[in-house]
Amino acid sequence: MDIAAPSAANGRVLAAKAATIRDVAERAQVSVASVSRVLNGSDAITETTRQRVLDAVEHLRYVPHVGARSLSTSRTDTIGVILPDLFGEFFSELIRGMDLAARAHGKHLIVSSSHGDTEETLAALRSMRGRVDGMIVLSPHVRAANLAADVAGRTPVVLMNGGVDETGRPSISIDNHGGAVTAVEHLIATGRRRIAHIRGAQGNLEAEVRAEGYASALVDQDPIIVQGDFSQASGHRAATALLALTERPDAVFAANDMMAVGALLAFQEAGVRCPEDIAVVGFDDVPIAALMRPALTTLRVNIAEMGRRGVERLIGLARTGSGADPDTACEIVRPLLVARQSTAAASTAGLNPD
Amino acid sequence: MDIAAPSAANGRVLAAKAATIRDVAERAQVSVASVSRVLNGSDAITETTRQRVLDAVEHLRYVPHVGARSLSTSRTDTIGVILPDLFGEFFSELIRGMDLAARAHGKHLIVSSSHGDTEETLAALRSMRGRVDGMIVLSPHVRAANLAADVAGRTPVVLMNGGVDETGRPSISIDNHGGAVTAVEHLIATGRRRIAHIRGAQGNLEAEVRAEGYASALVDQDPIIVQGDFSQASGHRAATALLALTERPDAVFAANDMMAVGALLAFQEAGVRCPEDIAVVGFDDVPIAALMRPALTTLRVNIAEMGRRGVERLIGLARTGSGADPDTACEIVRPLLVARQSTAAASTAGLNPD
DNA sequence: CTGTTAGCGCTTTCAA
DNA sequence: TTGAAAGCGCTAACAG
Repeated sequence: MDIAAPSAANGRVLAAKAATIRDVAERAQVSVASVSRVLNGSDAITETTRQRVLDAVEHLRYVPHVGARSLSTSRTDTIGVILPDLFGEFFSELIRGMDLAARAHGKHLIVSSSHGDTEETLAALRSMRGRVDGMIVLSPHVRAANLAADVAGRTPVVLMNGGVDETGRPSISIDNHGGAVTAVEHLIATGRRRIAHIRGAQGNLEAEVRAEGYASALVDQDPIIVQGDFSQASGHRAATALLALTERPDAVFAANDMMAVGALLAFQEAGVRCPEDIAVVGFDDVPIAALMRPALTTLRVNIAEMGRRGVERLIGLARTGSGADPDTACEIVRPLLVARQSTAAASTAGLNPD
Repeated sequence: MDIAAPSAANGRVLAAKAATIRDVAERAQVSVASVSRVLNGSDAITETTRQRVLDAVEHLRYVPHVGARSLSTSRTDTIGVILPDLFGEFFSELIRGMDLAARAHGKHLIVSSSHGDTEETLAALRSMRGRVDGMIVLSPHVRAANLAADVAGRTPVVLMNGGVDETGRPSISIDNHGGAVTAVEHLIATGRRRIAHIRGAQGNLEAEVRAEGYASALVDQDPIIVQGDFSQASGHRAATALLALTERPDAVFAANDMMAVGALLAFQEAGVRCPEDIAVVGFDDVPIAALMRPALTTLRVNIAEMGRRGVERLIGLARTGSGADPDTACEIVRPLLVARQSTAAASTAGLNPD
């Protein structure tokens, strides 16, 4: 069988329009089905055919049309990630982990960041519907997280909202309560007796849970809580307020590292020594934590790992058709205490013997 | 005209399969063409029709199939972003800026991060081909950047490789040379006379250009260059090496902030005072820079703005069919000197009078 | 092992 | 203003 009709398209590799699977089939003298098979590594194909196809692909610089493929397979091989307005290290680590996992499964990541409020988050979610096989939604706002799962419709969703999940939806979250308890227990173990807490933003789920954890771990003392908003500046203000108390605390647990840093600087400026006069613990273990002087004791969360898990989880959901095993609905990541100078024991040297 | 055949599909909103444009048309008693028109805000449509369609969409929770749309329009409304292994703040700021711009144009962002070498970068690029209308490629490797543009084929590409573009390809880059010159001039202006440079990773374009800038700005002195790799640890090592010199420098320009931080810590440990004995300048203005004691003088780049410009640029290219205006092929972003304590003048107090 | 062919869901002329 | 119908490029079921 000769070439039926060596269409004019042949040889016009440099033409304006992209080659299609049909062009490849024609050039390789095989059917489009065979081309498809080779490209999808399916079944058994003669080595000869395979080579012919690959050569043609090469020559024509053929790139499959993803839309068309998605149309026939009803998959997009894409995962959507919806993020709130995240700061530096957290953001990049998270994406790094997610990207790693996604790539390992041949998936792509489509991200939408900087969503402040619930409305924005939902809008982003809506605009992603249909482009992705599943989504990972990070939202510190209680309401948003659950609404998100609704808006998503049939698209599987994994929540990473930092709170324990009451609705039984698939989610991954940090053990904020446990972390806070660990922080307070560490302070108590190192001899502190009057521990204050600088809490995170009002209405933020993680802030809430950390504050609860703090309060629940106290012994022989009432909670001393100052409002912050996770910013360094708010930590500075809060610390200043604490120094003004008639009975000064001898330790501070800040709901995140940036506020702890702010507090540290405030203490330095006020001539209050850390850790001698007052100990400080943060949360997150951002890079600055180790660089501060005194180096900051904090709770480390493996963010990249969390991102990786999120993706694995989602892919699992998508495969099993969204029917999550209720037992493992909410996966918890435990933070690790990293003890540094800022909580060195008040020691036996008679400091703050209280 | 009555309902021709109220197909069984009607009312089965909760069925397993997603609604198609046909379902909507049927329910709204109009043609699919009209539905399409309403959804794309095109032409003129009777208000009645429009409402009927919107109602149907609502009822059926209809979400257009992106793949199908892409198949007929041959657009994806998606921009690909290929990133090297970026650290914290830079990464998130960049994505923030890009996302903002993309959203403003109704585009989505698909990212692929953590690509160390050229091969990985190209692989990522290849896997994105066909899924995107254009790509933004960040790569510090000279070779990769240009290869990328080739591999991309007809897909428009904007390069952000940190080097001046010799090939006339559309690109956006930081004025690394100018920044380095600014740094050195600032040191000279504040009375330093023996300025050393801790350079960035071998083979990294930005490292190269900053080192050149440094050398070119020196007056009455030969270059003193120590190799680093952009990591804090390498900065520490380099600084230690500098202290071992018989003729110690009285200032150090590090190719990035992390190395400057490492150097600062090394000096502290060695009992060398900054800025009294030695001044330090970094590059990037990462958040830590302002938090160090002494706070680090550095060159600030508006990363988010750079990301935004990249996207705007790409969208422009895609519209005009990739024919870039050669005059504006390479857009330069100038860094801004932020003077802090680490370069406070050696003053008239007789310190390091040389 | 390979080819034929029927859709996948949407946009877009072309007519009416 | 609206509808009918022809693809867009690919996959997968079915025949051979």
